[in-house]
Amino acid sequence: MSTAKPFTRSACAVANSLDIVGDKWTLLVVRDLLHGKRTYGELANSPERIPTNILADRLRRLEGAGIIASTPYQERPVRYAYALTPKGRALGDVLLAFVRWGKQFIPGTVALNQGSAGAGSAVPAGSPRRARTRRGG
Amino acid sequence: MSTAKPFTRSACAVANSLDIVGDKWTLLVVRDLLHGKRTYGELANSPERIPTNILADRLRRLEGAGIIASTPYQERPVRYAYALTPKGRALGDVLLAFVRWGKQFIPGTVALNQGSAGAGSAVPAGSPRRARTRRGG
DNA sequence: CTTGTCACTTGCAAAATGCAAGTGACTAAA
DNA sequence: TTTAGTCACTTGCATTTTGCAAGTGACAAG
Repeated sequence: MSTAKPFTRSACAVANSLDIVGDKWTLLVVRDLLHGKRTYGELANSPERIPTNILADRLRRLEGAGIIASTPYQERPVRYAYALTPKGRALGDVLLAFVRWGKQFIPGTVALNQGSAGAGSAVPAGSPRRARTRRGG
Repeated sequence: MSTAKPFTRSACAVANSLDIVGDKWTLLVVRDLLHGKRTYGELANSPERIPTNILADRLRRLEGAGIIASTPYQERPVRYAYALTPKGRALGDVLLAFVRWGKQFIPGTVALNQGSAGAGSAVPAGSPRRARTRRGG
């Protein structure tokens, strides 16, 4: 006879999905990740100009929700690259539905497809590459 | 050479869609409308218990965005029934994508389908029916 | 006249947003 | 060594949005 509610608002799949991605920014970072962006800087430079504190917050929440995973792409200083998990990639269907709806009912809107970083570089343009230049080592 | 931006954040269909329905409540009222709810009271009684001030605000915005339309279902006092426009009904695809995603990745969630009002009544249960009982003529 | 219903509105405290500037760890150039 | 620059965040703080609770207006019914 459990009396504890397992859900915040209801058991509705829509309501619970919105508790995770229901705001103006979260799905935009998922969109960018889906389009190949990987670093904090790339995500911050999207045309919508997400405030950096919000971006940091969303990345934390998305990781907590198992939608993205971060792995270090360099050490000293350690920097993380963000990538979608299967759960995150599955949000592609939701994004697609939004794209279709938006294109059909909001005049002038378009689908911003394709990659993000200029070239196919694995790291921010011409940035600290760290060959084996170390100090204390 | 127009310099005025036509969009708040970008021309992205997703971003612009989120500017309209990107929050925790809006799509839930669309869901309810899609499921047959029509009056303020019915919408307010959904399991998520949307605060009434938020509900009033969302109905205003949705109407302003052309997603719903309100028509009086009774006079004295005038009361409005809300219904989805084609633009609003098209959001069904987005809702469906959310249902699928939620059911697949958020354990325990379900799709709350079907109607809302107890019976198929056109007006709130046993409420002021106004036959031709008028005062001022 | 009192009670009840429905659809909102109002007040206000708490939480979320957004902007700008600051910080930490380094690399690279002067 | 000092100075400048990059990347990834964090911090402060003012503004906006939420959310809860209670109040209001227009009635019908007893």
